[in-house]
Amino acid sequence: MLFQIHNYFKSYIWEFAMRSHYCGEITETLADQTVTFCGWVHRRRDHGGVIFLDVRDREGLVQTVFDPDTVEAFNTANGVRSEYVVQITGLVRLRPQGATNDNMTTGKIEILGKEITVLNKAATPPFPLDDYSPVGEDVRLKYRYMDLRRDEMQRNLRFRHKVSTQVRNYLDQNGFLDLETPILTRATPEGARDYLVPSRTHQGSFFALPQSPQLFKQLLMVSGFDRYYQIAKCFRDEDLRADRQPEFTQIDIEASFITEEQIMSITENMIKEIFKDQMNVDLGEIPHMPYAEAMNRFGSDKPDLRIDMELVDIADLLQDIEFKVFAGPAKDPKGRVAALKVPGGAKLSRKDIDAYTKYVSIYGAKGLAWIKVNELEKGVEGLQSPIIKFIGEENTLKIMERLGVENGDIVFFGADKAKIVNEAIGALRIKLGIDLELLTKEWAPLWVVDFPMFEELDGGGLTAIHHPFTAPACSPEELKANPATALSQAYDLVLNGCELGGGSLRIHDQAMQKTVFEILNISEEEQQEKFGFLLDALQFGAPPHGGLAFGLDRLIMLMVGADSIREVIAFPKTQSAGCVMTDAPGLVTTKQLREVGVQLRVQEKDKAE
RNA sequence: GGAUUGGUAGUUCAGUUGGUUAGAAUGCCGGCCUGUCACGCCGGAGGUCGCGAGUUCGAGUCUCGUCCAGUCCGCCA
Repeated sequence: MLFQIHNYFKSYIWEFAMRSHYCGEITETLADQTVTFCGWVHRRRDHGGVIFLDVRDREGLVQTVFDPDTVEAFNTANGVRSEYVVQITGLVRLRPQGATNDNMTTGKIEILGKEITVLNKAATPPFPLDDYSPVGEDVRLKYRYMDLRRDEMQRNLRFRHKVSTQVRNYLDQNGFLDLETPILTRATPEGARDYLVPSRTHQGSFFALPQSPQLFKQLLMVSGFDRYYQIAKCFRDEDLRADRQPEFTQIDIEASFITEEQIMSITENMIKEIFKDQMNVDLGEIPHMPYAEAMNRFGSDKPDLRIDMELVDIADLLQDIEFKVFAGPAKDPKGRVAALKVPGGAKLSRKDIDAYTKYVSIYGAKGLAWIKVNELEKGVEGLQSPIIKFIGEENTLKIMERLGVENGDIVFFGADKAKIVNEAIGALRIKLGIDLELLTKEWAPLWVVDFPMFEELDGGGLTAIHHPFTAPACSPEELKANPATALSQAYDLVLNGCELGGGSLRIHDQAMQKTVFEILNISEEEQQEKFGFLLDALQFGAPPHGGLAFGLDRLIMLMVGADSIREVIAFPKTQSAGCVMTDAPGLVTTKQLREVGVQLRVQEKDKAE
């Protein structure tokens, strides 16, 4: 009866099933019953006169015993090896006293094997599937289907399923419709490089895979669906990181007739319910922090609030000193001089400090000045530093007072362009927080709000911080008058220093949209060419609307404590955006290329060299 | 595009100053074993030291190039 099939995982047995139970659900409540189960041979222990097989399926592990009395089954069990696929029928019985295994949910019982059928043999696994052996990631990825059999991966992907199911239920209950949008589309105005697909029927033209469903979800608002969501694949052809894959999954959300506070409240509640139900974690009220404050206090637009340290401005104390390394940035309107007090950091060795100096140089910092606080009560005498003589004793003591240092602290200094100081000292703050175990809590979520509309390009022009459809928090006239300082109605949800999601209210008004394009210096031709359809749509009664998107992979990664999203994606790509299992991307035939009107340059290059 | 770490048995790793036949653990194969549960004991097989040049009497080891994988910077609203 098909309508009952959703119950199959709760031991619902239907007539033609190959098993009566999953391995992992056979417990003492089934004692003295005959069961049939299927699975993989996890381990075989042969004691000559008795053979133990641990059989594994999705739900867990169960021990089966084969006795020489049951000759046929015993002989078959004698021949099976790791990862053979077997079907076993046997009697559930309580284990003898002293032979129970508390580490197994099925550890109080065992199966006395009566019949065993080898459903499939297996070659020797390329790597052990237990929890004890570390295996290189490239080997795991090459045999990913084996890797996914491992308990850890089974748990990660099941957890992912639980979360995405709760997302669907939550959004459904709140009136959001699951609507699909195209994968074959055209290049969207986001900043990333597009994945391209040549068109056979329009030779010379290309589809682009969506970097996100951004424009389509806005159009669905124009269409009056009011509330939309989608768990959507997104594609960006940029270099990878531990938390970045070329294809990734977003929980994409958009709603009409809604305020910034409302959309944040609805989605915040969703995240909180997920943490509560899946992990029994109460995230509490999620604080809001303006972008400017985040940059000032933490040097980052996605601060990790598990760490209590903050950047403290000291430029005002150092403007008039001789020492140009500090005085220069202190007087530069685009410069910044910041100090970071590290509790207990005085124990750092010269070698440690050198390593941190090298670390901040990655971010463009030219050096890393420091002061160790040994005995504060002795004044400057109690401080240890190569730079006190340059900034002066009086200034040093003022800085120490401002920072509220205590004995045993170390203070690091950054002085440069504000961008470099923020990135370098911001990154140092996190590294020190982790290295010195200064995390004060396990979960630290926050909303970062009041983002600027634009940021300055190196060349001098302006570019959108989110995307060009983000609504500003002011009128078109005000925006035009002060574009560099205008704020947007955009918001990011940050968890433990990781950007989980972000969104904005969108522009639904033509005059405003025109102003933004003008400021961004996007010509009318370019507007029409790239997203004329959206501008058209805005003419036909676009409702006020806005939304946001969460990175599902990152959310799961944080929740399961993985350090890469590859651990929560069934078939991820390697750092060079390839797949070592399928060998994708692969070559195609000349015929296929001709059909889509594409001629390769690489072959010519190969010949020339 | 750049910085950096790694690539040696199926797997995880060791390999000294460049020097005899490249080792260990585990897995695999064979044998023994009736209460193990990462079973145990005995024996055996298993290597393109990523690939290609070079230096050298001699290279796993040194040099250069290259490929692959990881982390990061740039990049990714």
